[in-house]
Amino acid sequence: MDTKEEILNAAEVLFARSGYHASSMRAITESAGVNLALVNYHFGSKEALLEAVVALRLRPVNEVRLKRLQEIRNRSEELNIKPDLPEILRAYIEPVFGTGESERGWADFANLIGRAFTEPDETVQKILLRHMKPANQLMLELLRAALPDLSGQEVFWRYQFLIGALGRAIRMNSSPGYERLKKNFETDSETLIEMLVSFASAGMGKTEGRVGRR
Amino acid sequence: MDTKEEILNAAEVLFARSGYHASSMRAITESAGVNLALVNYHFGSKEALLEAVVALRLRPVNEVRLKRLQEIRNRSEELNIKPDLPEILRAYIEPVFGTGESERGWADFANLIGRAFTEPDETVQKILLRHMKPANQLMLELLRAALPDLSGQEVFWRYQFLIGALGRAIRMNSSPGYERLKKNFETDSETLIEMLVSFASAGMGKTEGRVGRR
DNA sequence: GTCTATAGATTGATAGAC
DNA sequence: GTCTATCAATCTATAGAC
Repeated sequence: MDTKEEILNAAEVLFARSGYHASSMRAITESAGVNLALVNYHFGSKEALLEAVVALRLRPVNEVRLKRLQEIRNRSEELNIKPDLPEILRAYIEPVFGTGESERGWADFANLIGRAFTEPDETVQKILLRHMKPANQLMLELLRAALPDLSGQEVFWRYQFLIGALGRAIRMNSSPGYERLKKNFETDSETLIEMLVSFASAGMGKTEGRVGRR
Repeated sequence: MDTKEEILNAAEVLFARSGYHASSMRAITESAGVNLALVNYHFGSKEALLEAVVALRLRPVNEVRLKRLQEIRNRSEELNIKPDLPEILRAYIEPVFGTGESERGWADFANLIGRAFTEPDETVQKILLRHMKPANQLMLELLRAALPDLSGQEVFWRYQFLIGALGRAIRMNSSPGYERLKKNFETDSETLIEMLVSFASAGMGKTEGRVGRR
C-alpha cells in the first residue's frame, strides 16, 4: 500500500471516530506511519484530505442510491403508478449500510457516513452535503409522488424525521462509543434496516395529520 | 446583569451555534464584553463553563420531562392500564421545545439542546448525557410498558429512531444554518411537535415486525 | 517522495499588579 | 473582581536539504 492510500485510510478512521477538528494532522500521520509533511504534499491541505476521503467512500454509496431511486422513478412514470413507499425507503437506506463491496473494517466506514447526517461542523457538513445532494433531491421528489395526499410541508418534515432516524441508526450501529448502551441489543445490519424501513413506512405513510387524543 | 451571567449567555449562544471546540474563550469573552481571564476566575476552566451552561439550561427541561413521565407511570400503575403511546411521546418531546418560561432568544437555547442528541464530541456528549439519563431511562421503561407485544430489542431501536428524528427536528427548526433548506416550509413549534408525535406514534406502534414486500 | 526544522497563528490557562 | 502580560502547548502549513 502506498503512502497516499495509507494516509487516506488513517484519516477515514480518525475522522469517523473523533471528528474532523479533533483529528490533528499529527495524529493522522502518526497513525498512518508516515511523515507529517506528506499530507500537504499529497493532498495540499487538511481540508483537501477530508474532501478526498469523502469522495472515495461516500461517492460509490450515493451512486448506488441515485441509480436505485432513478429506476423507481422511471418504472413509476412508465407504468403510470405511484411509487411504493417501502421500496423508496429501502433504496435510500440500504446502500448507506454498505454497497456490498465493503472491503475493510466496516464500522469506520459506516460511522463516517453517519456523520454526514448529524455533523454540526460547517466545514464537514458543506462537503458531505454536496455529495449527497442529488440523491436527496430525487428522494424528496419521489416521496412527494408516493404521498400525494400530504402537503409539501408535511412530506418535507417527515423526510427530515427519516434522515434523523437513519443517522442515529447508523451511528448507534457502528460507533464504538455506544457499546455500553446497546449491550444486549446487538443487531445485524439487515435486521436494523428492516426495522427502520418498517418504522419509517408507518410513520411517513399516515394520511391523517394527527394521531392520538388531546 | 453581572459578569458571570454575561459570560453564561455568550457561551450558550456560541456553543449552540458553533459547537464547543470551535468556540474559543477569546470569542466568548469578547462577545460577552468581559476580560479573557474572567472565565477561569468565575468558572475555573472552559469545560466547567460548559457544564454550567448545560446545568442552567438543560436541567429545567429535563425536570419537566421527568415529572410528566412520572405522572404517566403513576396513573398507569394505579389504574392498571397500559400507558398511552402518544401521551408518552408528547411528554418526552414537548418540553424540549421550550418549558414555557423561555425568556430570551429561543433559537439558541433549543439549538443547544438539539446538540445533546447529535453531538459527536466526547467532552460535550458526556456532560449532556449525564443530564438526560434519568428522563431517558424512564422513557424507555414506559415505552416497554406501552408496547408489550414488542421485543426489548425492537422497543430499543424504535426509541433510538425517535431520538434521531427529534434531534434532527430541533436542529432544523432552530439552527440558522438550515434557513435555505427550509425555505417555504417555515413551521411553528406546535405544528412541528404535532407532526413528530404523529410520525413517531405510527412508526413505533406497529405490532408486526415488518412492512412492505420483498 | 520523504525528511527535518521551523514559521506563524491560536489555543487554554495563570501570575501578579491594581 | 478585573486587568495586562505572558507561558506553554497545540495546530496547520511550508521551506529547504536529501
